[in-house]
Amino acid sequence: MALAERFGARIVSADSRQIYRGFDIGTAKPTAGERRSVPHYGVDIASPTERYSAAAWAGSAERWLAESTAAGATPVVVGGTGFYVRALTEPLFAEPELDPVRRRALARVLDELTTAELRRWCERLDPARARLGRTQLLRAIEVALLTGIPISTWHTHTPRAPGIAARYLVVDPGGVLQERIADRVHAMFAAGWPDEVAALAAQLPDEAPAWNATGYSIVREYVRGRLSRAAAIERVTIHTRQYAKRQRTWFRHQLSGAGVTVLDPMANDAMRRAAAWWTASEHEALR
RNA sequence: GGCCAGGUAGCUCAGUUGGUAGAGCAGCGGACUGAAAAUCCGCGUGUCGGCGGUUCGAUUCCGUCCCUGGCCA
Repeated sequence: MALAERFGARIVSADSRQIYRGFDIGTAKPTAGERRSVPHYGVDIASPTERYSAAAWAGSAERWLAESTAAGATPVVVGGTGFYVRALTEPLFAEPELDPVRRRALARVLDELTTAELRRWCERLDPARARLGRTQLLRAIEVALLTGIPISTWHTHTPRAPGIAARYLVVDPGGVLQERIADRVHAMFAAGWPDEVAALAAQLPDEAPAWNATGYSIVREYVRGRLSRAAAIERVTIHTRQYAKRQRTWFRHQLSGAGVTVLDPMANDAMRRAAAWWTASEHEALR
């Protein structure tokens, strides 16, 4: 934020939860003030009941980047969701049109199956993907059935479109992250997170996609009286740590190695080093 | 002080009719091409409370001590 303000940049939020309107406190959304001093793209762009996607995000992000550049402001992609960022720098394969009607009909059938059953299906349709999680299994089965070609074949036979060149700054405070997470969860509760959740729960179905933002369903349990405040805080903290751990693993392995700079925000010269990184990578920056 | 129930993995517990033990959670590692703050996969040596005794062999049986909870004084 400080850097963006200093250099007159704009922020493109690559965050799969900050897209949802109304989910503010628990997703640590930038405040109205912050958004006034630095323009943000990608925040509050979807209804909580909408299923969003990396591809949809990447498509929009390209427009935001162009718009920002046209306005003479360096765009910085900031975020959370590594998969989204990568969909921009190393685009997803070009999917052929899928008939929405058949797609919905298939989804209805597949949703009824257990993960083990989906895995058995995938074993036959696209064995290379059968070891992955439920979400990936659904996707693999859908593509195999609707296009007649397994998704792993699509991947190897359709080269990725050229993406946007980027330099990454990975900010990782190391060991103190644990305490910082605990502090942040307490602060969110103190800031009225439960009230926000109570209001959302009153108007949204429990299955709305936005609910799977870390902690939201736990706070919903608390608001409904099924969990003590202390237990809710503890569980949210644990979930957040687990998420952070997954994120680290993802960045460690999934980001193409070139151009990744790791920064410890707790170091005294962190600001200076971040600024140095910034000037060095001006006009193609990413985080 | 007496009686009862417990003391087993970081936590909550299971189990061994005596052959040195295993689940869930946590933790750690990993996967990830249109749901990704999601979805999955892998990883379990711990004086089985301490000390003695019986036994070829004790975490398991016996004695004793310590600790925790409950009830009674």
